[in-house]
Amino acid sequence: MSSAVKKCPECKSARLIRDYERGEIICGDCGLILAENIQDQGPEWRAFDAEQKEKKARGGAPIKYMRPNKGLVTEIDQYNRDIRGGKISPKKQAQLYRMRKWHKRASVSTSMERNLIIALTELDRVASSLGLPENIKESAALLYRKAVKAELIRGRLIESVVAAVIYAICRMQGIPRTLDEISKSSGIEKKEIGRAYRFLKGELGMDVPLTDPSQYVPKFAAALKLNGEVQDDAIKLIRKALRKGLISGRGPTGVAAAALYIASAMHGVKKTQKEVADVAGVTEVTIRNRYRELKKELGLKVNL
DNA sequence: AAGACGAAAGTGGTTGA
DNA sequence: TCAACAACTTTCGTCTT
Repeated sequence: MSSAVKKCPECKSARLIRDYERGEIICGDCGLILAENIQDQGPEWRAFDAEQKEKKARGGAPIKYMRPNKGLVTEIDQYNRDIRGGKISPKKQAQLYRMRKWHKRASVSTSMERNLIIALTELDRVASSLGLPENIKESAALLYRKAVKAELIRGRLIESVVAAVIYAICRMQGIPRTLDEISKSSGIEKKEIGRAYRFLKGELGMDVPLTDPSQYVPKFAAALKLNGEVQDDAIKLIRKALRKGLISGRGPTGVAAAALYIASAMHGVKKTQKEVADVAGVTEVTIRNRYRELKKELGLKVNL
């Protein structure tokens, strides 16, 4: 179990920060994420960074071809024959009849239940592959049920709605995952997820706060192997910029990336724009733009 | 030779008439 | 439904270390 971690394997520090809100255990000195799903009963392996996680994650590639019902409906055929086509005894025939009857009854009675079975299975798969804690799954499941009751699924792929629900819940709980990440785990296109998400938000009158860039800082910092001090400074930079009101309309990942870039330079552990850009999923150009804005607005005396 | 910089053109999505 | 728009990307030439 992941909660058995006592020391950071990188810097041997015992100063571990348990962040239950994000479901992560972070090394207080070097910022490494030691465990990402401390409330999750699922995977028993530990992932030290995103790549390892990717390699170790079970479940394989997203099931691209999974469609409602495929593989989930079985029926007992109506011919009273055995497997070779031979006749079978009346006694067996009676048994088969009863089996057919109960099989029908036991399998899904309403379309809503059928929908839920598929959706919750998918939800569990995607949430696990994203390393999300149990409470997130629960909230997401609840939200999905709401959506089903409000008849918002019709005309949409169940998987798209599931992905959208996860995206929304993560944002509301302050553990943002990017659309890219969710897209990769679910096998649904980014714009599909976005569309379903916007629809749900409108129809259910959901109140989703905008993503605070600093929520991405620990994640990116861990991937870049930057320590806690750098993270703190990056977050301070973001707070300042936030107060100046010059974050609005900017992509949160780009802002977080630029702040980390500056903070790493201030601490003499400079990362290249490309390195930061890659883990944040933005381009160097975006980093440069945000960096220039931050530098100008905050009057920073950083060179290089 | 690698990294940083910025201009210019292109993309996908939002908004408002 | 269309056009304007903002944010971001791609590409590329130039400068710096």
